[in-house]
Amino acid sequence: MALSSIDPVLTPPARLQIAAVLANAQDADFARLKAIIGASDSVTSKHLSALTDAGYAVLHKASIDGRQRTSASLTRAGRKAFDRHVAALRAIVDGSTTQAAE
Amino acid sequence: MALSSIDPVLTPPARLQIAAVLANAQDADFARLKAIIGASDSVTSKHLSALTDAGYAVLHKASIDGRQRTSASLTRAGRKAFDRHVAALRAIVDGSTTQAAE
DNA sequence: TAGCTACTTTCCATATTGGAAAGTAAGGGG
DNA sequence: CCCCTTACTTTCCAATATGGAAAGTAGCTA
Repeated sequence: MALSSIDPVLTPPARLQIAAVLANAQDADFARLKAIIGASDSVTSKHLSALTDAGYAVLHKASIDGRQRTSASLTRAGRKAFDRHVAALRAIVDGSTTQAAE
Repeated sequence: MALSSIDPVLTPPARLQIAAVLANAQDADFARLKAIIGASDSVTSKHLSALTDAGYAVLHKASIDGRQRTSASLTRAGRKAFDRHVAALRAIVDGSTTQAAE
């Protein structure tokens, strides 16, 4: 059943969005992700922790121009989880006539 | 931005699924929806209440064969909300801001 | 009137989310 | 060398949500 493939880790919109950005962009830094989800530093950090704790993302801390920069990217497991989750969402939604909303 | 179209009412998988079933099937009864989301009576009832409270669904209570039968269907607002929410999900997943201008 | 069916609401425990604020780490300035 | 700033991270706490059990309500039948 579709619900069985729904991933609780990716259910919160902010986390889905982070995963989607990483799935599409390969890599994104903290500030960018924070801006995208529109949350505070702490919340952004906690969402990233949730993803790394689930083994879905890894953080790269680098010193660029003498500044700390943390960027994130999906792990193979993360991409797989994202794909499965999206497939589950499509399974739920598909069949309905909502392919092209008007 | 995509997140702005994400509807909190439709974010929980169980509710998305109920909405999708109703969008697809026009009408579904309580027992069927309960089976689909795999929840208890109380939880099913509460999810339906959440949808009706949001003005997204209406319940039809009928006596069929002397038995109470409650079925649900989406309101126009519910269908619109569902379509918007699905479009928002697609926008997030696709990465590109492919939101239909309205 | 009792009993059954079909939900609905209440009660309660657990979990999640969010922000503020404090904490940590690394680098630059004085 | 110490302090300050930047860039997160973690802690603390309030608000909300979710889930099931159990009690409650309503319509029907016997």
